[in-house]
Amino acid sequence: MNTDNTKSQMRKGMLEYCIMLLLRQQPCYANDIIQRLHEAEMIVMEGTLYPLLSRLKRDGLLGYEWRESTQGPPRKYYVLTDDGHKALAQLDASWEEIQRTVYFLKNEK
Amino acid sequence: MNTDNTKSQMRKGMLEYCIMLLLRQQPCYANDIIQRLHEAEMIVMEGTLYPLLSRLKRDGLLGYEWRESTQGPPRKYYVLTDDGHKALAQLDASWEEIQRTVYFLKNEK
DNA sequence: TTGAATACCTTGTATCGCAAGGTACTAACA
DNA sequence: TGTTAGTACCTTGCGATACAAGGTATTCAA
Repeated sequence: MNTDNTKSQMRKGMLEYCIMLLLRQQPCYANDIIQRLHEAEMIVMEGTLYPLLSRLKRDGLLGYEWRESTQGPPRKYYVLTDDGHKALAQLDASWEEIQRTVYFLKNEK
Repeated sequence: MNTDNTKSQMRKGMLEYCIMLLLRQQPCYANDIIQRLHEAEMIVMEGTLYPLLSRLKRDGLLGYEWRESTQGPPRKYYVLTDDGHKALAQLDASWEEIQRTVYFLKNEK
């Protein structure tokens, strides 16, 4: 029974959405994101996160700024761009739709 | 803005779950599944569905039986096995968890 | 100057959805 | 009997992406 596999599949597609939800609240750098998603019970690896952030940046949905750290090297804080906010609004709608779909499939006669 | 890509990514992981939800209601063959998921606004292609059904069958979550059709060749009706029901119960829990995660990320201060 | 901690990034592998194409069975009709 | 249309099942090749592992760079303290 490979439920774990399916479960991770279910979460996979949500990653991008969840990261953008996080960034809507406030700018974050990579370790922030990993930690705060972990608090929300969404596990994400470094090797997943960095390419994903780069992709969103390349697509114009994210920007970033360097900020000094009190200890250690400077950090890349990512922020949602205007296009990012628009895209996120559409993803909110997609999320609602998926919820409706599952609700429908669970309760249909 | 590649929202469509992300949107389809979000739906991807849900496919397996949605198909098992459908089969919990009643046995279906491939075209049934495609059509009924379409009614629930979840699009799935043949080339996606057949390998997925084979995988679930191989993992012991689904079984099937051949049924004659009034017109055309016989159909392979898939049904949930006992293990399938157990796995689906766990996926129900995963789904609840994902909903909580998104709710948390949307409303966190 | 060396080591530890932190932060960013890349490479290789496996999985999976999808488009396109292929095979097989049935029925209707010339 | 052949042929065509419709239905159903399945496979192949490709692209996208999560993840594990490994690599580079900066900072600070001993």
